Amino acid sequence: MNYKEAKDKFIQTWGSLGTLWGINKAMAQIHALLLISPEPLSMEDIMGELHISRGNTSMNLRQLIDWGIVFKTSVVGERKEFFSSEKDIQELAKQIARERSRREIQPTLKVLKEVSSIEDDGTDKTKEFIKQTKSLHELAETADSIMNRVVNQEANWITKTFIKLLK
Amino acid sequence: MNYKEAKDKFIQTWGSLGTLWGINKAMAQIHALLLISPEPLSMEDIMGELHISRGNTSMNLRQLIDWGIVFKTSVVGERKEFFSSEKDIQELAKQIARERSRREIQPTLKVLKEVSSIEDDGTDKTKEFIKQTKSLHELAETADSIMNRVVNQEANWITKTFIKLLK
DNA sequence: ATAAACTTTCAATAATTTTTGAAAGTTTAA
DNA sequence: TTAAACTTTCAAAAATTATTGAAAGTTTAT
Repeated sequence: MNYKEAKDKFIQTWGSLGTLWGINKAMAQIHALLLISPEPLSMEDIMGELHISRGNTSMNLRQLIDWGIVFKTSVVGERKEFFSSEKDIQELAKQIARERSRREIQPTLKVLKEVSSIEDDGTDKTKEFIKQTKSLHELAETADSIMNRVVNQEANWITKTFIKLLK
Repeated sequence: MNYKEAKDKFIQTWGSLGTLWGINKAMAQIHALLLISPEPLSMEDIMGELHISRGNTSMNLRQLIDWGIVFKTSVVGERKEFFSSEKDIQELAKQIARERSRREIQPTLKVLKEVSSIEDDGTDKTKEFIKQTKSLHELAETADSIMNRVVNQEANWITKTFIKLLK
């Protein structure tokens, strides 16, 4: 496999993987492209490489910037804007975890807490409801804690500890 | 908030959360419904509660069964089939982690390994490509290991250890 | 101030995904 | 074996989501 084949395969795979996780194809592909590019790319570059429209490129770049994993970069002597991705994969993972926690887990925890607090009227269905929603709340909280801890500080220490445990 | 409001809110929330993770709404809602139901439900029950068609119900139930988180259950004296969900939330999490690893992470690892093995021709772009895809491979492998370990055996021990660390 | 270079917005269109419902298939009881 | 009770399948329709491209907006150089 040569560079071009490998690159296309990687971009393609990253795109479908994104879809599977609720991220649209263009967004995932732009990200993939920036991730492996040693130089920042312009909008033209991205449009050309991925064969997508200007509007599509612009909107998805904005989302990637909102997620904090792509940055506008200026290149000396160039008027147009260039874009580059967070290159440190650990940092990338942190940022994604942070955002997913904030956008998805926190609101879910809120709802779970709320609905699991209804009054227990003694019926089976109410008991089951409270029990299950409380368990989910607990699970989500634990998962979130683990993720945040891994992500925020001792990433390396914890990773290494785990790898030792696992191997 | 009374039982019915809480139930509807929970089902609704679970449904949109599913969408956000690439799981369709009906599938997530059926699952939510079964999760909080103390009794197994028939197809009619599910159709009625969620206002969805027979075909939709049938197909999504099949998927949930494929994922190993919903089971066909027989009820004595009843001819039709009933369905119930895995009720143990820990077990549910395990099963979901197992399936996501098998269906998504493993194939991704395979591609990452493949593309990161191209020959280094010494150019910047090739070097960067190899470096980044290798890092992603490593990250995915670590994440998968952690998930599998947490999921397969010492779930409780690890959870408790972490919780101690975190609080 | 102007115009060239560039980016963003957004209504229209295309592509994809989900849902329906009726026909085909299966199982069970008698 | 038959027919009633039930489930699955799948082509068509509906709903949702992504994409385009051109007009509007912005920035920069002169």
